[in-house]
Amino acid sequence: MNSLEKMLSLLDVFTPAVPVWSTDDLIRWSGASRSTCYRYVKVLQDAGLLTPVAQGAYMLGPRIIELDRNVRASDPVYTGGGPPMVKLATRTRQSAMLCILFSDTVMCVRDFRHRDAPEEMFARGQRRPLFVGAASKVMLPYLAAHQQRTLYAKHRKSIAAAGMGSDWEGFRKYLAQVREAGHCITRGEFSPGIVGIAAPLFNGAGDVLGSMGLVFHHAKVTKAEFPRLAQAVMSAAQEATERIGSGAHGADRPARAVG
Amino acid sequence: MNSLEKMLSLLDVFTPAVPVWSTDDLIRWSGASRSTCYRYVKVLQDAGLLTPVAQGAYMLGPRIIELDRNVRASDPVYTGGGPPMVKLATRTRQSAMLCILFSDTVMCVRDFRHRDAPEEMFARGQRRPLFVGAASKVMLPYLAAHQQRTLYAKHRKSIAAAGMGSDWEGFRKYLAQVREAGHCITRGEFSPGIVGIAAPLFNGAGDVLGSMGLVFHHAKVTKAEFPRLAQAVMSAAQEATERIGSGAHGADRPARAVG
DNA sequence: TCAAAAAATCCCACATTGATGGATATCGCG
DNA sequence: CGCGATATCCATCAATGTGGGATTTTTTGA
Repeated sequence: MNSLEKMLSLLDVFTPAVPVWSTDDLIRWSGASRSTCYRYVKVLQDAGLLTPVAQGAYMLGPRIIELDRNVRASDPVYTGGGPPMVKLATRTRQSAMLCILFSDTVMCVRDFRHRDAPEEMFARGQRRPLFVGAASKVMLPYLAAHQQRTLYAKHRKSIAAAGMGSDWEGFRKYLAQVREAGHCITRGEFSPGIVGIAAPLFNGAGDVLGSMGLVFHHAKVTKAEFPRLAQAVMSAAQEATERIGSGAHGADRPARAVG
Repeated sequence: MNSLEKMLSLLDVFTPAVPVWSTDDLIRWSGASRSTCYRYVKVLQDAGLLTPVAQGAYMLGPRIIELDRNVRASDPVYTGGGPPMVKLATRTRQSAMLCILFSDTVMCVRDFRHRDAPEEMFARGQRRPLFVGAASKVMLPYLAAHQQRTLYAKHRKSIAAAGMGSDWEGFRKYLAQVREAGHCITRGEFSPGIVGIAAPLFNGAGDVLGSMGLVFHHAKVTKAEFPRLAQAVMSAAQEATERIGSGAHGADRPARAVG
């Protein structure tokens, strides 16, 4: 761990459970000397990543809020997908979300909670594993060939455990089925009774950028309605794709180094 | 500028205007050698603050979204003030926002845009100067005495330019008036024609944590309605203060090192 | 407003590592 | 799949990060 990494690791201690840290606690936690830890804190504070609060303590700082604003403004999934997602949620009376891939996780970047949204539904800033849930699975078939290969090589166990293929051919077959359907439906993968229906979003060149999905408790929707909901999701996702393709929605670069 | 600062300064180049930077551009911008710049980028990527995207470029990364989520979850102004703010906006049919102080700026942490919200209205993540606008001014009278003194000493020119007192006594008198009113009304301070009405939010110990306000174009509301709106703002702010005081809304530490 | 306590900065020699310019390995894309 | 682009590796040494007190500044509460 070099000094750059040590400094940044200080950010990791600020969680919703323990959002305030005194200087002494930070020094203790960091394992560095007092002077060195003060130095790290000072740089983070000057950069706005930490902010001083009463009683000599620190919390995460305003620069994070600003950077997140920049992320939102630049993310075509967020800006291009937002209005169609809200429309979808309103029309179907279910909760909806937009997700993207980062490395080996899927992250929710925008959510719209309808009345009675499942408690377990994930929200902006939360990550989930890559091989669980419709929002993630529906993106995988559209990744570049080399990305799929890398994914498979790194995660064959998780893929098999998720029932997505016990070998490369099985995985490809699974992906082809999802691709053929144009959407993905999962039940009980994050929590018992929770259903996800998701469809992919693309940029103008046809690269997958993210996914849009609905989440609901299976007691709220009969299975006979799934096809209709899937159609609505695909339709809204197509609308989002068109908005993204118009070029007015930030930087439409697909993820690299996936897996 | 030490290496820690240089590394973090790379984050500053990622703006909504230029959200994607190639490695070569970053190297050029940083002024460091190729190896050094790659080293910085690698640490930032490993920490999740940058993410690789297609064509060898980088964008701001997922950790920012997560950290912002942590900020939201811990901020009593955001969580405690949110529902009363939405209620206020709905009831008055105007746009509303929540703000807090950071160092020498005021930042919006939550906003609710009603139909016909002014274009200029600021939003989560945006900063404004400390001595302009109701959202900021209404917090100043409640700062600790030493903070007011420091503020005055550092910013006497801005304070005078803002018409908030040409000397210390004048400034204190101005603050006392705002304090006595329990709210603040400003017109045209950010933009011509834009009115702000704001009231402060406090923690259980009576320290100021932030402010809640309405924003509208003066053509939309007659001056005769200002007192009624001010009353509604104060009432909603009081409700937020009570919610914050219940202790269920994050870390209610007031800002330190203000100014 | 004041004074004591707490927090933050300063100091500077030297131990440690950050920086660097090619060589080499790995990854991405068509 | 193969080649060009990107990222990592290497090892010396110049540069700076480190640390334990002393000192200064800020905060807190009466």
